[in-house]
Amino acid sequence: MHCSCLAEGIPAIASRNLWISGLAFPDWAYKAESSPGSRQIQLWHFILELLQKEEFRHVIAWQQGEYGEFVIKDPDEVARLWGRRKCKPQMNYDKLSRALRYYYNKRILHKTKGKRFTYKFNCSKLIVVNYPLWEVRAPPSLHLLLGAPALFRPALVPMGVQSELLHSMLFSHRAMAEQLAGQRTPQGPPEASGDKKGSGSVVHRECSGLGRAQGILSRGGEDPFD
DNA sequence: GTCGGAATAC
DNA sequence: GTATTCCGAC
Repeated sequence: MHCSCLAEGIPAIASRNLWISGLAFPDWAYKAESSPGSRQIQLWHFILELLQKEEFRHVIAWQQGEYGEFVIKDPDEVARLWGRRKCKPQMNYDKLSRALRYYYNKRILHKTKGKRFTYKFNCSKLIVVNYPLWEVRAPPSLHLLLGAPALFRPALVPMGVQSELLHSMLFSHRAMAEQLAGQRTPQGPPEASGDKKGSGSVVHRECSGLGRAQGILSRGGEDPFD
């Protein structure tokens, strides 16, 4: 049986395809059958989730001026929230940080040395993790994608899934693009997508060369975005 | 505070 | 595989 902790903390986020502060976090990211390598929410998903919600800004927030970098302002609270989500009441920052350190080798995260409780997401790795099907068919650039998503319609991906994958991918980029854009809170659902081109250009500036990055990552080489 | 090994759980 | 738990080392 599932435990009931889920309802607390981050209500309903795993039950629907919600847009919070204009950023998507689709169902598939939480589902065993579609979330790669995991049966439930992964820590880095959870971190991103907190980062995109204003109500947790006093607990964890993007580091202004540093792309993809975030600061855990209240380690105990983040650990408590994570423990609640995973039904692990004994969770603490020491344990949580151990889990974060396992991301170093996976190149999902790395530590910002010299800054307490500060970590940095690896931009290109998130793309691969969030959008695994593109490993076989990488787009020329996110910029193009944002301008004309309909162009990318791999035959192997059903239409509905495709749109969700797109949203998911946009999520991780937009989350960080928001940071770049001065931590403004975007509004409106993605369908209204009036800001796609705007944030797309921001993303493109920081996160271009997607295909190249994926090629490098799939070979297990060095990451150009580190 | 941070790191990473080791054992363990799911 | 992805944590969780524990812990010694720095």
